[in-house]
Amino acid sequence: MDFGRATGLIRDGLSKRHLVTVFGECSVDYVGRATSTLPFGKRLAMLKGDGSVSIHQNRLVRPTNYMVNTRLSIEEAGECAVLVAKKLSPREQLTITFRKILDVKSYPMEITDDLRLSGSERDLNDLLMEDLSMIEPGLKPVNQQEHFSKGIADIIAEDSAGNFVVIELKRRQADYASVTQLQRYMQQVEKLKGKKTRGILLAPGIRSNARKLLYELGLEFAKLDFELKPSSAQKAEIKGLERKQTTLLEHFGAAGK
Amino acid sequence: MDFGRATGLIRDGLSKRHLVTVFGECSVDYVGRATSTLPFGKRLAMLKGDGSVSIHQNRLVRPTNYMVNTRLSIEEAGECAVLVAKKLSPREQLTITFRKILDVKSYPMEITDDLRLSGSERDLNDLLMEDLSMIEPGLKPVNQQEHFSKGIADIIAEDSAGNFVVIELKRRQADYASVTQLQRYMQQVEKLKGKKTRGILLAPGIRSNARKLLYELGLEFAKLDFELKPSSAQKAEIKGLERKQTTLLEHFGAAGK
DNA sequence: GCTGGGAGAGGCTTA
DNA sequence: TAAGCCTTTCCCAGC
Repeated sequence: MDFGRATGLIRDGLSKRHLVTVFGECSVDYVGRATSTLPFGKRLAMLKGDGSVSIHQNRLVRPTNYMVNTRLSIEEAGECAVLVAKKLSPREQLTITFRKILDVKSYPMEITDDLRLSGSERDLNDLLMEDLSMIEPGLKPVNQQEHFSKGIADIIAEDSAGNFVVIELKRRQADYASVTQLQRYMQQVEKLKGKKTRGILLAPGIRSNARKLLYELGLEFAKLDFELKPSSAQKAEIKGLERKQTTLLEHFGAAGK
Repeated sequence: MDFGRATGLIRDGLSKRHLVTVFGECSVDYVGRATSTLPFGKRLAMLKGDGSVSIHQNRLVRPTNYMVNTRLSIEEAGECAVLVAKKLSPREQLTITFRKILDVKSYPMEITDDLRLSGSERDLNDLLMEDLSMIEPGLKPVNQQEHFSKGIADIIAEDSAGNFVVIELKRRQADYASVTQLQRYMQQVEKLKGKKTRGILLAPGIRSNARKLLYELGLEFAKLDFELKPSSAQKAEIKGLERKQTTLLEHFGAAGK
């Protein structure tokens, strides 16, 4: 495909805010948060109506190069056609140099987003708030997504003994970061309210090292067992909650140490 | 485009491990780590030679739906053509139901990975190891990327007073996770070696709350000023290092508190 | 397989 | 804009 025709098609597609794909032999240079060079090779460039650009190789979901929120331009330069994507703050530039353009497609599409996702942490959070007694009898909600200077606590509750309970919810296996996150909130709540405060990490699982750290810090873990309903039903469902090894003593006792 | 022709093209492209794009009106259902549905609409599906699938709308870099490492099949079913991507462990399924296929493209491409980046953390790490005195006079390397049960410490050094120094390097703004990560390593080294150990977080910047936490924990921060060379030069260059507020006292002193 | 952690993370929400 | 954080994070390296 000759460059004149190709660049014409691309410009037309961009002006209509279509999704434009360009297949060809190109090299790619990125300068911005890092710098990278890609030698000439066959790739598929995807230019979206909102200014997103991505360069795809025939492997992996993630593009080799990409940029959001760009201003796009294409020019013929000697033996090549050069597509430039620019952005300010932070200053970034992606330069795609085509020595051959093999195909250009311009797909008319709305610039919309209508995905309905179920089973996100937000869903689970809402479900839990409806009945905190799933976690522990007598647990009463105090607040949700409460902002502290050191972050945002998922759920704050009060247990039957009148202690505050900070609950950190994870939809997947909890790790070190989850534990330290909970600790930050727990300590801050304790300091702010001046009352004994517990911290419960609620997740489908926890990595063993993270669990050790958790217990060393005097925090608790509760296993969250939830089921993802098929897409027709809009919400996930919490099947049950299981409390395990609520204290450090029990933990190391059970481990036989 | 009639379904017979479309499915034929798709099957042919898949068998050749091309990068195949399918543009059409489709609905998408995902069941796996979450569940999601996408009502009928125009979208571009991208099927890669390694079994990666992604569904793109006309906005954002990230696809609305995706799956890696899938087995793909396409069948005509009544008024629709249904593309199914399956994967075991964890069990996931992506179902793309086309009621119209408007375009199919099959791009012959190698299944390779040829991106070369500069300015990665590893590069900076190597540069720093060449001359730790940039961080502090008299600092001598002990180890690099040392594995501990609690993670991997970027750099371990010894200062002129004979203390161990654990250095955590971040190529971008440091946050809470960076601070707690460093603390984990520092504590573990201290325990393992039984010697007073310092911890230095080395990054181009740090969020103010994270900095507060850092000083509360008795850790140090050093500003790393580095420059990313244009792609022709292969390596980044460290322009300089600036030590600021090395102690909690200085920090709060400077803050006027 | 699990674990730990980087990434040009992307992308969203709220202050 | 910055901070904080979730993500079907993706992806890789080590073990």
